[in-house]
Amino acid sequence: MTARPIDEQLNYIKKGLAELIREEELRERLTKAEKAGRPLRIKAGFDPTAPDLHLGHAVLLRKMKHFQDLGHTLIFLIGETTAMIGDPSGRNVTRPRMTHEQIVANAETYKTQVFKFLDREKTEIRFNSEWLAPLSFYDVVRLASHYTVARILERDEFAKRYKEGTPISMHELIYPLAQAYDSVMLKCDVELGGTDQKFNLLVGREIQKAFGQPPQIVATTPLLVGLDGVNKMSKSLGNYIGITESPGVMFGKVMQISDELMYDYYELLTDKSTTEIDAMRRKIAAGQLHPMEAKMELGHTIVTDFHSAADAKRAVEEFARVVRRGEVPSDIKTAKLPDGVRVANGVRLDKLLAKVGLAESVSDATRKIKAGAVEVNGSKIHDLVLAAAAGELIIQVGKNWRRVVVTA
RNA sequence: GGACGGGUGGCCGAGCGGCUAAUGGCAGCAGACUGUAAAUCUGCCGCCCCUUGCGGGCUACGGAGGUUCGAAUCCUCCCCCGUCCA
Repeated sequence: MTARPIDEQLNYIKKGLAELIREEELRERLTKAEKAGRPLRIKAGFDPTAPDLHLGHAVLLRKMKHFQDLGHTLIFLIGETTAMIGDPSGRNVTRPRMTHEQIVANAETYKTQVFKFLDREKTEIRFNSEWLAPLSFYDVVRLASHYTVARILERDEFAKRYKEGTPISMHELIYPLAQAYDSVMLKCDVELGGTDQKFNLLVGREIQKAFGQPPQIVATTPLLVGLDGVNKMSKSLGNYIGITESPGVMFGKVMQISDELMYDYYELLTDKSTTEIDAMRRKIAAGQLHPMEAKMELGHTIVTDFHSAADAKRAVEEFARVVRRGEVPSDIKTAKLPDGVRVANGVRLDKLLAKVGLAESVSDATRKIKAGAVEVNGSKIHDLVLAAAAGELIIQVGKNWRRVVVTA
């Protein structure tokens, strides 16, 4: 364990956290841990139903890494059983049950993504089915007896839904208890999560006390706002940057965020200090730095983190080529001319777009063509039939490009 | 168990016998403007067919039947959700 002074450790942990409950307890526990030479146990739970991580998760992962840097033990908890209980927010259809095999497979996917950040050796990977699955009904009832309805209903989500008359199923009420029980079984010193997890994390404290354990320290990370600049980043909202996305896509998406949002990203996703970020903000306000330049640097940093410096450099160059100079992208996808699009005097462009993935359907393709959104070999096309000799067609629809090879 | 209210397109939410593929908002897509930013403005926004015309067909308003020339709109039964009472 690094012998950094407690205050320094605390500051390192606090940086970029939304909330720390309670700081004094953490100080105390860090001190004790150091004396005993025992690393703290830090838990963060992940839902195995959606194995694609995005930058929103990265905020949490970075914080996990900070704890790891200080020599503590991370527990990467796969919420297998809790995922099966599900959190059917809204009135969505019950999600299909996942098999254990699927979940294990998703966990594998996680590992390849997560250990780009974290030290595999210092990370425990656990499934909560390990202790939740064998619980008897009696055990569950006993667990439930440790918490009251009034306290459960304190949770904003529940309170709101209850007031509005939106359905709340019994099992949703139990969900926080299950998560809390994980902390008991893992003897967690700290649990990390997004601010939306605050309630669940706090329940963990109460339940640990009920089981005679010292309550875990709760550390929450801010939610990263997604590309739309309004909602938290999430896959289902489609406003995300996936950590496995290609350098080009990743860079492009970073360039799309609003200038205002860029500062949040700097704060939560890079090692730039708050003072440096403030300085940058002032320079931009004073007109000494173009916001686009600052955003390109951000994109460069992020792509470097998830890919490599070389990839980042290429992404920046590609951006300059395609965007600034309006040239054809270099990584454009190539397709053969699909069947069924030839007509007597050429090619049915609407069908071609649909088959080649530039439009969702033939109807959609027709609309796009009529709307003037389609360019072939540099000129706008408004007709459904394209006179095409043998050769290449470079087709552009919005930001999507395709090269189609026409054989005679 | 009883009384009442409700289930509409990805979401929210109008419509309450034909003019409704279904007002409006959000999201989405494309165009203009730009820094491929945001904001703003414009158009599009179920699927398929005919090389396209203000063309044709199919599917859609919880489910199944029924009444009608014609239903998201009326009737019956069923399913689901909420509120109040017990």
